[in-house]
Amino acid sequence: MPASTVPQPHSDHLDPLLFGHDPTPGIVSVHADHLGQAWVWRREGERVTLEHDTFRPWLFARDLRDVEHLGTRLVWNDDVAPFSVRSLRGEEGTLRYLLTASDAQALRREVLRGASKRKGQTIGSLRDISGYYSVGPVEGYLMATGRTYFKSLEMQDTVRLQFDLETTGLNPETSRMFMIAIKDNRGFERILEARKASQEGEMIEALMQIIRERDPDIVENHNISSFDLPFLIGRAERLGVGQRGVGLNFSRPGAPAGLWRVQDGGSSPHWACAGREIVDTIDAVRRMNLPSAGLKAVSQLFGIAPEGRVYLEGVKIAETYASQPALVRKYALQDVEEVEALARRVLAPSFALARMAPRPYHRLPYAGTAMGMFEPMMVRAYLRAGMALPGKQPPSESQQGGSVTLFAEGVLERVVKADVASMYPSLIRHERLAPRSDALGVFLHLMDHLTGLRLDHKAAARRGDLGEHEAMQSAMKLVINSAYGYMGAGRMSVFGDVDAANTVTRRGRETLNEVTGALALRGVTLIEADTDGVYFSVPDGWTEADERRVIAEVDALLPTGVTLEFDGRWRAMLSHETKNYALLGYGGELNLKGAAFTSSRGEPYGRGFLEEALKSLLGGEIARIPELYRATVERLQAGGYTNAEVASRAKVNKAQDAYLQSRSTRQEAVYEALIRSGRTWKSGDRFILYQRSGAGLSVLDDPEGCDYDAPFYVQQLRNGYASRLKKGLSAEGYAQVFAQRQPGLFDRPLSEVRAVWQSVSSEPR
DNA sequence: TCAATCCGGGG
DNA sequence: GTGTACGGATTGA
Repeated sequence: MPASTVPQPHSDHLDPLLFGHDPTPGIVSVHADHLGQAWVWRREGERVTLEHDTFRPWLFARDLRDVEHLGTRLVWNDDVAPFSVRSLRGEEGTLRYLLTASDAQALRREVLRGASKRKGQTIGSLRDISGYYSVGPVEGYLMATGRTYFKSLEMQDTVRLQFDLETTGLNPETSRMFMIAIKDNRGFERILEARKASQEGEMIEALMQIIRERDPDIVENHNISSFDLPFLIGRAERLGVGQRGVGLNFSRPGAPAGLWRVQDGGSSPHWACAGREIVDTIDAVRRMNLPSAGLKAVSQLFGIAPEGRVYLEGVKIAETYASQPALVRKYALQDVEEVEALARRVLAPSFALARMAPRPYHRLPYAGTAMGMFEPMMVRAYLRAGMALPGKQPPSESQQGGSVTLFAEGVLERVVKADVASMYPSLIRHERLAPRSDALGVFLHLMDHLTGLRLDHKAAARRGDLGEHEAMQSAMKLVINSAYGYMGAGRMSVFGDVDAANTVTRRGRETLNEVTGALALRGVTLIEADTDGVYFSVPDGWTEADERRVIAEVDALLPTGVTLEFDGRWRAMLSHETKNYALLGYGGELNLKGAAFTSSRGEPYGRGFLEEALKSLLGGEIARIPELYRATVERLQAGGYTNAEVASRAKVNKAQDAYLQSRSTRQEAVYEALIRSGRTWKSGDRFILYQRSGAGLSVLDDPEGCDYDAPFYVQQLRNGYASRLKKGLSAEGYAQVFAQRQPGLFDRPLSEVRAVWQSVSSEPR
């Protein structure tokens, strides 16, 4: 293990509001319970030690009426009594009492008992009443102590283990595991196999044994929370593997054993155990809004797919294993190798955030940045300062958003994009816009220090030593960018202030108006402005230097701390409607934005046509489009496409009986097609569907055949694809380009059809 | 137009 | 029960 080369700020210099006030280094996991016991695992080199700690569970309250019934059992300013209270600095109406207890569950029960009596109905959760703020035990411990994970540790200092299941299917009720690939970042690699079904239980035991021996701090995989763990647990239950009453024990010794589900409500499940952090690379990847969040796709995108990567289709893996086991072993091992590399890259920001936010690492990849990180840091500061949390927010007007204005539609050339760098954070910092309720000024303190530190890390990353610095700066960016959303979250957030958030957006709109106004005065044609950026077209003959000069001129007019930046240039743009456009780069690359151009289930034939047609339209070769269109129509009619090329994919998430139940109230085309095709299905099945001649929407049985409904697809080509070019042509030009017949003698020559644009008079929305 | 709901991804 | 609300696209009132 290479020694840490990243100069981290010395512990003494860590800002306490940002990193918590306790500099304890090396924490890799924390478990805590409602009785105020905490288990803290700390790593020093290759050694991990477990420390027991205690803390006093706490709860902010607006008043004491719900605990009045405790009488003398509630003691003032005492830290050992079963129930106690201390008052915090703050006015009436704020959460100015800190209730503490030796047993958090007992305290909660008593509060709920009092509240139920007061309200005359059973209150089952503190969430159902106002006037309280509480968190879970681990968060409570971290906030109270000022500790955070990973201080003075880098990701590679921790022991990270990856495991990946290979199974005969997706459902543990009907499928089984036949292979588990395991590796860690200390050089361990292992393939476990269960050729026979009878060996599956032993294979699970072997996995658990390896986890105990390799003793990782962190367990990683791609989609581990929705696939590998539920599947593993499902199989262990069926096979009777695992400890009685505990199930599979992922926890480290010396603390409660087990593996449990966290966060049941609605969203996808996540998992925790004591002493190790279970993290899912898919959570981090989803946050990046890539076209696909799949492991293989993302690995290729990031260039981390190993040399000679084996690709196997999911459904074929089990059958391939029967004939070529070595190939599947290689495949499975490459999976965990890829996950390890991916985790290093995409989980680094969460790892860095764990040093700041009073939350366990495993929560951060899927926690919202505002409620999940910003708020806990603010509450920690108030708890530390003995300050009351704000009470109910005053009613305020509804929240206003950024402005989106379409100035021009159609085809424009020489397109430039300029944007205001980090507009909302800049306005917040330079105009000191903060929640009124933040008496301690923590909000702006965090914004200032995060921004300052981020610039340091960015500079360090640019100097060449990437890795940690890049992770740090992008982690900080996440938190900085969540600040505005946090203020605007209204009643949801303790420090929410819709009026302050509205001031930010209003100043944003004013800034954008200043930018568009100043640009227009400099002779450019505005196309679209959206929140913090603007597309415009520059006059013929302008060079890139001219483009940058005009942006610099406008930038100079803006207030200090607010910067307009050059963000890109393109040969031409088809502006379709707000947030829907196509860009053609100077290198010929096409970039599509918005649902109008990137409809998720676009059929291959139509997608191909649209891309070619757009390239011709934007590249000044309109005369090629009629040819392309007619050729596509003729090919459709002549059966020149296969069924597969006109088909689209569909996934069903309702089980068959579930659909049959809801069918009378709501029919859904895909399920109706399955019923018509005489198919049975279960939840999660995927089908490829197409319009079959004379049969309507049908399941694709014969991909190479061509019994598709040609008139339907010709119609769709016209209405669903060709129509996307409408704004770029005159009505006459459009009719001519997409004529159903060959041009006649008296038609105007196609070479005279020009791309057009027109300005749009629309009110800013 | 807006808010409920669906969905990803895994073999 | 080791927190609450993941976020973008789609759908339907």
